[in-house]
Amino acid sequence: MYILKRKEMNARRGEFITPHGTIQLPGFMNVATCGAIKGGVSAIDLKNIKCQVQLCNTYHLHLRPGDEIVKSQGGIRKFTSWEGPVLTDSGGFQVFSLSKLRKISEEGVEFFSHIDGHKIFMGPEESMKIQSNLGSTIAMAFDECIANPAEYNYTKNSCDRTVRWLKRCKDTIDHLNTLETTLNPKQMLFGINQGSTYKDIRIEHMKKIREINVQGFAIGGLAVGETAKEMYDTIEAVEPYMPTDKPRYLMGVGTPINILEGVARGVDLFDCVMPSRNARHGKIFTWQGSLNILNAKFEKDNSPLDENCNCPTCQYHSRAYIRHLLKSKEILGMRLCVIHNLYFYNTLMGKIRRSLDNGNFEIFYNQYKSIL
RNA sequence: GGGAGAUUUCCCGAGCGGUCAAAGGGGGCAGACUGUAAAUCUGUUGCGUCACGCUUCGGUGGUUCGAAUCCACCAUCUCCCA
Repeated sequence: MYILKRKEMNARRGEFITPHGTIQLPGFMNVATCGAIKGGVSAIDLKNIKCQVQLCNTYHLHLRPGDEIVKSQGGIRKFTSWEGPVLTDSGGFQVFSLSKLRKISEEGVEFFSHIDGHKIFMGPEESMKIQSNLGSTIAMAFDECIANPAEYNYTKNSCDRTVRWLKRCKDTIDHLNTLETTLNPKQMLFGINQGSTYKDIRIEHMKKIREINVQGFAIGGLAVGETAKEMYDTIEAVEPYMPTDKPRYLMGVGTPINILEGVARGVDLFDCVMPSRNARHGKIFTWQGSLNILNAKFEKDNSPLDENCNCPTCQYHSRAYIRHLLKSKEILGMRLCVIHNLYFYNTLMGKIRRSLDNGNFEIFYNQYKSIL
């Protein structure tokens, strides 16, 4: 259940109550594709980085270890020892990112395993079944994430199919939730809006999917090569057609500034690989802007990654040490950077929430949009 | 004491007369990364007044229009025979 507590500009301060805990919104979901945040971060660390929600992937966990295995271990939450809410992505993005080897039909998508090359078929029913086995808090609809740029007619047809797929997802999850063997009878479903950067298609699609009774809506298919302005314009175009009493999730986005701009346009939830991937590659987010800790100028720098950060990494370790670890390919280097960057993202969301609580989001927005 | 082979740009290592400032790794320097096939990928790595010029392939001479590449001697290292 979504509760809107405050609103300023278009930004929404809300709460999303789930059977696995309440998510404070706006919020960021920490990406743990294969059931672990890459870089050696386990559930032991999640509280320390202020994680609210973990995001795991249907496709990856289906391939390995297998969703039946995860189910046998009590579901993805017990399996990973993370007690909070988990959102599972449907595999729709993998159809897009593994696009070299795929065949899309009304039924679903045929593509090839990136692990051993075997043929896989996934459609709405398959994705829902897997997500049900994973027992996540929120399941995402199986969609087609359309590549950018996309032809108008292709986009339109794809979106029409995505509406039909959402209906099938809804029917399937409703059925699965009634089964006695289900891990999570209250598993929720989010629909996904597509339409590339065509505003009319986006709006039409949104109008159709909002007719289906799901618990939240996502904007997908953005940050796939279009400019930031196109992305913001697209969000602004669809946002008025999104239900106000349900959370809005901008999938796969983004940079700190993307997130701030998203919040300002009425988005509640985000997820992105960027804080963890960039951390592994030495790109560190700080309240003074980003830096590359691998740069020679940090060789003898004994200050923390960010003077103004309270994360575990910044409490204990210096830039010089972390640079050395990363250079030496020590796992600890990546782990410390990932912890810092995720703490930064989760703290950014906390600051945004506090500014909304205090009624000074606009001030916060204007202050931070130049430094993030 | 005699014989064989080696010595290449920061390191390893290719090159065996011109197309060589010299392949490929590594290391260094810098950049990218947006629902993670990503501990990955890209650029760069002799010097300068940088679409041109200069100085490099153990050292010194030599052969040649032209040498990292051929010859002589020297230095250092490795192996084999005494």
